[in-house]
Amino acid sequence: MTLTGRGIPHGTTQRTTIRDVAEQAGVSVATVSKVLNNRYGVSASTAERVQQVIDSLGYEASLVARSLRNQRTNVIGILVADLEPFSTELLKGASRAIHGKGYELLVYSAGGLTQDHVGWERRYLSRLAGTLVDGAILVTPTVVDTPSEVPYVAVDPHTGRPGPPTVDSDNLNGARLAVEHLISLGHRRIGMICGRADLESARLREEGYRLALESSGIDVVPDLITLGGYDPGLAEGASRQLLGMADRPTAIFAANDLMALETLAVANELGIRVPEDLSLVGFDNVPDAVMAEPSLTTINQPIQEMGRLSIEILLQLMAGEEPDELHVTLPTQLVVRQSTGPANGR
Amino acid sequence: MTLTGRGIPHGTTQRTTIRDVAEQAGVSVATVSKVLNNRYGVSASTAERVQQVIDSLGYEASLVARSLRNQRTNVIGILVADLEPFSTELLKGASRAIHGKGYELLVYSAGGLTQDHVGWERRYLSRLAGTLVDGAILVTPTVVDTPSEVPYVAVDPHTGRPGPPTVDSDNLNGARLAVEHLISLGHRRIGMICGRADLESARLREEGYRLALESSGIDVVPDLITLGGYDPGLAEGASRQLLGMADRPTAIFAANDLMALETLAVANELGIRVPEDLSLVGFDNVPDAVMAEPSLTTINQPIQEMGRLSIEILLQLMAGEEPDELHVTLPTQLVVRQSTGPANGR
DNA sequence: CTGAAAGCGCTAACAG
DNA sequence: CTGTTAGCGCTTTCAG
Repeated sequence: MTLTGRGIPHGTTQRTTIRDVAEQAGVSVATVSKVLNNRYGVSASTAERVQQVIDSLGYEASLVARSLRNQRTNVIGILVADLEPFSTELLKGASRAIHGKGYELLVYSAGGLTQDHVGWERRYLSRLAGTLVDGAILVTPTVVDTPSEVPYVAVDPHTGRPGPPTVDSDNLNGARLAVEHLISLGHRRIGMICGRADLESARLREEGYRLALESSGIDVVPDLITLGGYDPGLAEGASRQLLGMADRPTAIFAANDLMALETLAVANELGIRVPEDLSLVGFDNVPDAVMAEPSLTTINQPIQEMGRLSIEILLQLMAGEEPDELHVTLPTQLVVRQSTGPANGR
Repeated sequence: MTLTGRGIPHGTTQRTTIRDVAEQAGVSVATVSKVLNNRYGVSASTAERVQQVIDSLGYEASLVARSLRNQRTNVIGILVADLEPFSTELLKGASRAIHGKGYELLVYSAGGLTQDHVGWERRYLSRLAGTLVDGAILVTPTVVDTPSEVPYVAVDPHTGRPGPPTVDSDNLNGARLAVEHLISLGHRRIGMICGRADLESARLREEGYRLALESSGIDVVPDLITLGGYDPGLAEGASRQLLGMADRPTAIFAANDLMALETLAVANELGIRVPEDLSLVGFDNVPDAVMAEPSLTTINQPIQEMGRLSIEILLQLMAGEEPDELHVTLPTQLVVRQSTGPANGR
């Protein structure tokens, strides 16, 4: 098939390959390769001539072809289900940690089509591992028991030990703090919007909710516990369900900020004032939580730090060292903002 | 070289290839490939047997090998110099725009080592284009006149037309609004920390600063204009320089939020109160600006929308269509928060 | 010092 | 329906 077949858009040209360089320099591709990689065995004059052609053509070796040949690529992969506030915060931390280490970062996003396909991370990992990346960080993977061709670290995984090294935060205690905060404000009817059933973090946040209620002697009402899947779309339905109840809750704890913000939007739409009529607590403390109106009370998770740590552990793994810690859990804190207030006797 | 050579860390295994599958299923690699890609010409029974081996081995075709063979990869590349607030906000918008389009997103970060290497985006683009990605978005590229093997869109580029389609925001007017705001508060001695000299956005923001001053009849003082390169590290020096002056400015306009926040940190350290002793305006309105204490007055740029739009234009390009608009400039607005206040007669 | 040749993992013609 | 073969762009022995 020739290029003529496809519509060639806007300044698109044929790829320049090592062969083009070789021909134009009047040498073999092997020689060009040697120049490219600073290998010995090329005379200075030849090297210079080849280099000139390379420069004039603006040639750059294809990452793909090179990766296929070499076992090392100097690229670290970060596999995410989607580029949302949590994962992008993590990226910032990872990026800072990688500076000066001589690695490049390759973020691969499933483009949000992971809801149906459990195990995306395993498939993505095998797609990239061994050929494109030397190591990887899996963000919120649902399956991590797979052996892999490269070392990897799981952030906020489905389940902990045994398996690869993991980094997460204290979800149980965080959720507890959130709900205790609501209780201390006088709330008794507290709804919950849960996270993705396949993630350990979601399970722990729900457990924290239950524990907080129980230790205050408040009954856990099944109807007040809804499914949000960490997904704004699902959370919308869940919040409508909660807020549409005859005896609706005076407070809601959402398992992440995105869902809490969605709940806020629904409340606004229904004319329910936050925090006067409804108190709202999220989880994560993503930047968007602060930008909301009113700003969101939430549980802080040191997301960037989690990114930094993951890289650190991964680099140790890749160096063949045993990491200092295999499973790190970072602390969480309550951040009180404007979305929570006293229960006003409803 | 065999695998024995490298330290095999923590559960690392040899890569499973199509050959392994073929051997175990007792067929040729061609047949496996056909099954993999749902091609005709495989009997149902063979297909099933092969599929079973694929499943049991957890085999997934290498993206690299596949990309090398095929011209289409269904992957869109986003090339960024670094994963900082601006680029990650952009990613969120791009990610949302790509949902359901059948493409995957591949973000390639130079890992911050771009300061010295101008033209990183051109090199990265040729590394990936044609083999790994079908199209690309270049974020803050310094050179965009390169013809490429795939269509691409430049966000906040070095320079506009002619060249590839571009997406940016109204930098000139934004900067003007920022400085006019300061002037309206009574400030006359207004410092500026400029952006990266190789970016058009930085030039326009400086020009907006000058224009605002001039149209209010305020002299432009060269000493008050410093270089920050959009980089917190450089901005630290710049702000120290400004704040260390005997007759230091009563207000500073930083060409992006990151530098403004750095200036805030320096001011804190020097015991200069914001906004009482110093007013501060940034640019971008990244989430971090709201989280600062005091929260940062800044110029809003619709970053996520820029990401969305870039994807949209790119998809049109890739479909061989002429985009509706080749160069889009989105509006900017002043967002007044707590870091600016009246000049108190110094 | 240089180039021919093999092969990384995969797909697509083309024979059989 | 199945396998053999060539080749994507590159690196690396290994002869010359």
